[in-house]
Amino acid sequence: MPELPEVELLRRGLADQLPGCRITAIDLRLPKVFRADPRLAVFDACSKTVLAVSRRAKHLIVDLSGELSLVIHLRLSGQLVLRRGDETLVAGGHPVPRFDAPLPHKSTHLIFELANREPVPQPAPPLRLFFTDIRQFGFCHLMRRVSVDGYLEAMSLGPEPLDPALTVDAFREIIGRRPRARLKALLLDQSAVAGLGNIYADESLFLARLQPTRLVGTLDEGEVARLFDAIRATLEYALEHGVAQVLNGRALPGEAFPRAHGRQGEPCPTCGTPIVRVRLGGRSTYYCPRCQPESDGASEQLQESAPAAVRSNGGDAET
DNA sequence: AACTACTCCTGGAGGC
DNA sequence: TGCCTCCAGGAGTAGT
Repeated sequence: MPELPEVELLRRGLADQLPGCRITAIDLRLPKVFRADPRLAVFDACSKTVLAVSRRAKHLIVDLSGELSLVIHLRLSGQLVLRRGDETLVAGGHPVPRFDAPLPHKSTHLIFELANREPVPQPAPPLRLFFTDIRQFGFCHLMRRVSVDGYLEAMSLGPEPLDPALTVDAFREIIGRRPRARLKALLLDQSAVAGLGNIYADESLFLARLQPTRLVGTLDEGEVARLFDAIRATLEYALEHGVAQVLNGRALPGEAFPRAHGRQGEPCPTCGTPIVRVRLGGRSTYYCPRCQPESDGASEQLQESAPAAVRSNGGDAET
């Protein structure tokens, strides 16, 4: 669930608190969540000082002294919580367990103990960074600083959607390489646009009024520009007003955001038509059939090429 | 090139 | 209440 906005907000919080702090101890409770380059091990991160915290797509990069870096990916259910004693300084990622829950939790797999960067009254409560992940898919990778760029390059990540240097023309060129991909698949492809996940892909398409099943090649110039603007507006909204409130694939009742994702059967906030859910590429996909209509050309192509399940799901048994 | 299916894993929801 | 099944999700891989 943690996508670009969640990771970016976490980065800002950690970048505010961590630089200057020295790692004094590491408690690795589930070895598989900690990866290390050859000839590096978890204890190599001990006694190192945090220099900076940056982000690329959904990866957090914590630069350490000694020319080392930690690359952290929260995947589906990872969360990071920084506490001084019982006081939470920074929290982000997947909201289970609740950020204010007692830690360590049974799914807390990694704990960094840190020395405060400036003198605090003694005895100072310990400063700890908890890595918790109920599904154990997230990881923390220790590598040499010189390896970080190559590591990220190997993933063929696309451009950052909020990078001011990314123009609509560049975006058009990138997506133009995959004319036969469906829009939803395109937005989930990290090599096309880096940082979107299932929730913000649906929200971007809802805002752009484009059906997720449309083929990229059927978009006209205005629609490409609308999609480009919608991706940015969606991510910026989340960064400014708070991230999408979704738990176990459902939008939380009473929350205004997300507007379409996780809201099967609920009225579209724009026109009142019930939001529908389809399965695309194994992912639940939500859209408004009225605000996000099929284009004529795409409609015919999909009737021929898409599996029936893509087209027929107007109202699942649930809800 | 683009798709589906599967893998990793566990909490939560729903059915009985 | 307890057991069972299904689903959610990111990303990688294999097969078609």
